[in-house]
This record gives sequence, C-alpha cells and structure tokens, in this order.
Amino acid sequence: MLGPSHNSFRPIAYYMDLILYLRQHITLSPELEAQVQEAFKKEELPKGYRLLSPNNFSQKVFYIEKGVVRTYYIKDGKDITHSFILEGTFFVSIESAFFNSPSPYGAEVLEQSTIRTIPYQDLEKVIDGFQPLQKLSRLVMIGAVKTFSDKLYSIQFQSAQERYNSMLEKFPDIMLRVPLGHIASYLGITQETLSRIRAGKV
Amino acid sequence: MLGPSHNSFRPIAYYMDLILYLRQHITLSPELEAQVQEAFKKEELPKGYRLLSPNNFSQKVFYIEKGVVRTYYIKDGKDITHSFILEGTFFVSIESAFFNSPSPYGAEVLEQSTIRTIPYQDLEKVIDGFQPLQKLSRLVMIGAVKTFSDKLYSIQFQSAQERYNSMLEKFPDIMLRVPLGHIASYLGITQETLSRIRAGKV
DNA sequence: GATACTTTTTGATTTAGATCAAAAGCATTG
DNA sequence: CAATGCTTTTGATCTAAATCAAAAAGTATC
Repeated sequence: MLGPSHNSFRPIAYYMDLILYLRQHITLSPELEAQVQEAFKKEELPKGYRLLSPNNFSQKVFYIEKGVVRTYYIKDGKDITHSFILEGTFFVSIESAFFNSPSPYGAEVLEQSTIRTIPYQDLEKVIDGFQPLQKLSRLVMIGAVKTFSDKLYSIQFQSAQERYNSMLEKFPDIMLRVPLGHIASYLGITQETLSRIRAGKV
Repeated sequence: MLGPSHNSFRPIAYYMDLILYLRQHITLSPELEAQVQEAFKKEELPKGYRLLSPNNFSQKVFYIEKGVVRTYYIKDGKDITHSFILEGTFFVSIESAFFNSPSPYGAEVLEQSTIRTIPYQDLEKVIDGFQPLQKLSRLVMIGAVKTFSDKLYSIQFQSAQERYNSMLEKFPDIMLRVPLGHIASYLGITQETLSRIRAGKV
C-alpha cells in the first residue's frame, strides 16, 4: 500500500481539490487540466465505505480530496491499522497496481469523504503523456518511501511511549478523528498499552 | 536511505554492469548509453570503505555493479544495520538528495566492490532528458517502497524466528556473506537472540 | 431514564526478547 | 603453534509490552 507522505508539510486544510493540489506542485496546461478532470472520477463516500478488501485485486488509484481513509490488514484474525490517509494524498495498492498480486491490505472510509478514482492503467497513460506529471509521480513515490522509512524507524527503535508522543506531535488532528483502537494498532501496540500510556501509568 | 528492491527477481549474478542492467529494463539509444557511461563514474572500492557517514550530507547516487554495501545508523551508541545492498541496485540517501537534510544513515562497503557514482543533480538532468529513464526511475522508486513496506510488515508482525526464516529463504546468499551481528541488527534483534534461534534453542 | 452496545481503562499474569557476563570457536600473525 | 583478537554461543536474569479478564465510562435506542 502506498500511503501518505506526511513528511511534506501538509496544510491543515480539510479540503484539497485535486487540481489545486497539482497546481501547487507543477504547472498545468489547460489541456492537462482537462484530461485530469476527465480521468479522475469524483465520488462522495459515506463513513464505513470499503474502498478495497484485504486479499483482493484493485488497480485503482485514489486521491483523497476530503476525509480520512484507513488502510489495514488482518493478522491472526485481528484488524491492524497500516496507515491513515488524509486529504491531499494519493494512494494505491502497490501489490496490485505494480506487482500484480492481491493486496494484503483493505481500505475503508472513516469519515464521509470526497475521493477521486482512476484505474492505474489510465493514470499511466496520462502520466506518460505529460512531462510535469512524470516528475510529480516520482516525487509522490519519494514521499512514500520517506514515510515508510520513517515509520520503520519508529517501530524498530522507538518505545511505545516515544511513538505515541511523536504521533501526537505530528498528527494531533488524527488522534481526535479516529478511535483509540485504530491508533494503537497503527502504533504497533495494544489498545490496553496505549490506554496506560495516555494515563501516564507507564 | 533508498535501498534495494529485493522483491524484483534479482538474478544471482555477482556482477551486474550498469548498462546491462538498464538494457534489461528499457531500450537504450546509443546517445543515452554514451551519456550514462560518461555520467556515472566507476570506482573499485575496498572492504571497509565508507561511502557515507551518519549525519552528513551526501547527494550522491550509487549503483552497485559488484559487491555488498551495508547501510546503518547509530542508535544509543549501537550500530544498527538498516539494509544490505547487493549488485544490481541503486541507492541514495533520501534525506539528503530529496529532502535536503543530513542523512541519518551511513554506508560502508562490506566486500571489495565496483560502484558507480553520480551526483543527484546530474542524474536528474540525465533523467529529465530521456523518457525511458523517467519510467525506470519511477520503477526503482516503486521497488523501494515495496521493500520498505515489506520490511515494516516483518518487523511489526513477525516474530524473530519468522523474520530469520524468511530472510534465509529470500536471501540465502547474504547470510553467508556478512557477519552475524549485522544480520541480527538488520532483523531488529540482538546477536544473542539470533544465535539462539539458529541453534534451535527457542 | 433504564437497557444495551461500544469504547476505554484497570488489574493480574505471562512471555518474547533484551541485557549482562562469560565461555567457546575460529582466524590471523609473528 | 602459542598469542591475540574477533565472532559466535551459552547461561542467568530482567523488562516492556502482550494477554486475559473484568470493570468503568460513554453513547445510542427505545
């Protein structure tokens, strides 16, 4: 799953239109803009809507204009949060789109969200036709690598307490928007431990 | 640190010339080939050679034609292996090259190696000039994302024993080429624990 | 406002793996 | 082939966080 690149200074805007997002990063010709508008289908999705199910194929690329999406997988029957994806972020199942295998992850909408969707094949065609998009797509990938690299570091080298603290610092808003259990599994700890950390009983 | 994309079926070739590598993935015009040959400086580096030091800047992009490189960082005074990089792989400090901050990681040569080097700025220029390279660089990024994603999964959800087993399975050669201590820190465990696992005393 | 359901907290116990310390194996070198 | 310096293994103890179980708090429903 290619997720957020939280590292890039994300404005605390609760709406990030796709075209505006692109304009922030590259110069859009009217032609490209039209193609993007056309190619990315826009949908309003309700809380709980399942964008993809674990162990299924999905070659769709999503862009969150508004809302929160959670990706997760099922390990030993338990639901583990893999990432939270906020407005202004692309995501896609790496496994499905790039490696042609089923996605181990599922994705569900946590709040009523506005999401734009495009099949990966179509996106590739659009990208190939426009130089600036090629550059942007590389940047998006770099952001994703950084995100994973940072998360790996935190899981491998930080204590539960440290991870909680830095999450509070980096994403104070997410802590308020999603239930504790999801936060805990995202941090790689149990809900009980997270509860104890919050209570300072640790 | 952008590391290996082990997922892509890497041949057990102990030499992977840069041009041959590129030819496997894209069509090289004679012009592009000449530019690549020119731009990537080739060096023979001895065991122990330090390609980059933790907490320094380095905007260089490396490609391993032959040998093994280890990236690591220092956590609480301890040297922790972050990745092993084998022949046929590009790597670069994400932090330095893309985010303009010092690299938390160092990199050292573990065996006498043949390595090609290019400043990131120069590489960007070459990439921008050639459509096929743009595509390839996206693929390399995707591979890196997958590698991190997989490693994150294994650290977060597999036991030490499981991680050891899957490493044995995926990279039997690496286990024979590098000292145990490096393997252990790469797996996120102590050398003692790894030793016990190997002895089946766990 | 009592009933049922969900989420969070608290408590007791267990465990995987870390830490500390030392012994055993293995190489290199003079 | 002793002497020295690594690398790996073994042993004893400790600890962060998991697990299991239940209580408390919060929210929604009739």
